[in-house]
Amino acid sequence: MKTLIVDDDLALADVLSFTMRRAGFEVIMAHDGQSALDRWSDNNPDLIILDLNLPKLDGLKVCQQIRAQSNTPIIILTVRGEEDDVVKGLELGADDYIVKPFSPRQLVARAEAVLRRVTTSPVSPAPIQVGELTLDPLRSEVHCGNEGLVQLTKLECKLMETLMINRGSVLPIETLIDSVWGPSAGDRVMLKQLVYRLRRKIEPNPSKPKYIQTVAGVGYTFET
Amino acid sequence: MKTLIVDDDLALADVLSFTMRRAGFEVIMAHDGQSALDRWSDNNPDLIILDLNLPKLDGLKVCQQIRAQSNTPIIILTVRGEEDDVVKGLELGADDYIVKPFSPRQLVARAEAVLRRVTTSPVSPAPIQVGELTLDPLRSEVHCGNEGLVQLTKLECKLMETLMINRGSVLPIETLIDSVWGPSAGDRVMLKQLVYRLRRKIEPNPSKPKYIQTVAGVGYTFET
DNA sequence: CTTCGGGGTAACAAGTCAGTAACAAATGGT
DNA sequence: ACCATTTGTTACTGACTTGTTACCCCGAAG
Repeated sequence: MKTLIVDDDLALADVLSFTMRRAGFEVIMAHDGQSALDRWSDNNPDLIILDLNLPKLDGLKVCQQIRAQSNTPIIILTVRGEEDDVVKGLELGADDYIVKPFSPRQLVARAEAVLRRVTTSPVSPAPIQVGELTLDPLRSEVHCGNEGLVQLTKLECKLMETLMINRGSVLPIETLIDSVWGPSAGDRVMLKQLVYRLRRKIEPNPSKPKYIQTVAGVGYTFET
Repeated sequence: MKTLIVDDDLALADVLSFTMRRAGFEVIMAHDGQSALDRWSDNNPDLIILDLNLPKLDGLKVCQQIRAQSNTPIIILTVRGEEDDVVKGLELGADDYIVKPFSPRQLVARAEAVLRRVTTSPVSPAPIQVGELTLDPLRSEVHCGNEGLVQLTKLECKLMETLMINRGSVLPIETLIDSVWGPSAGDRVMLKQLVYRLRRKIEPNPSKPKYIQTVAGVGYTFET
């Protein structure tokens, strides 16, 4: 169910909630900006409609606070002539705005357009964190906690991912080869190369291996 | 010229059309709901006034059909006590309703209000703002905050929109191709081209990419 | 002490891919 | 039907990634 919070100080609140209910939204009324904030955290809605002319709390502030805590889409209502506020609202992270007076179907259309946008945004694979190292598989980047990020190549990233996921346990050479190149491809020498190159990137000091440990004759392991 | 279709089964049809003509509308008479539909497609009017008590065809059905084919604004006429129908009409996408008997001045005012709504605010896509860039998908324009606006082509605009909506996350090549050309069309080379052309328009300085970041081997991301 | 094997290092070659550009085809407005 | 713009195609370049080969070092076994 698509949930929606509106502000009932708005003169058009009943028309609005009626329209949106008809369009399949669950509408939660809030009595002022602050309570919109409260209700937001209580109900975790899919969409928030904010009136910029909130009596008790500046609508822009509410917008900012909501955006600071989540990326719930926000539609701003405004009266004509407040173009400055609209710009500010969009800068603060609002997703759309509607100028009063608005037509019901326009409101519905916009609400659904906004929802379409946010729901179609792809889910990114979660970064893997071990110790002070964080691997972002999508960007092939390693963030080194205290400082600096390193760009990895695709293969380096794949190897790193495998090692980090199975941290602590020793991964045989063959296993690693398979996980990087797939079965029936790659060989020991290439893996050696890859480990070497990866180490140079994430272990500035070559003398004592900080993360990737060699287990002679068997394989490698990732230690925190 | 503002064009308007009314239904002449309406008892007040002549008063109505007289009033509206005086207010500067061109009035097209229709003999019943069906012919209102026909005339609508013939004349592509700016506004339609529908009587719910159409004799031959249910006014609500007409409303629904019209709305299914366009978003031409609709005003519903109703007699007092038909609140249910009004509700249904609004549900079906009507923009306003007027209770009979109505005063001519009120009718004109409402008609113009409705027109103002639909003409003064963009209907579907809202501007998207990220950082100092604002994309107007309707006009395919990018405003660059401090200075200047750039005209984009359709494809450039689509790409820009996708990137801005998903700002911060890495969009794989395939995803971008789908979002611009749809599935089973387009290829990497064309996307490369498109990115190249878009960059030349929004990033005057080619040396350091300001917005569109390349993630080698994966895709692109829009950074603020 | 020498030999042998495996890992680490390095240099180099081959391959891949993004950026760039020029040009051709398609589209759209007059 | 013509012109301008947009879109699709092909090709080249340079940077970076990946694969290949060789050599060094060190410890263990003969």
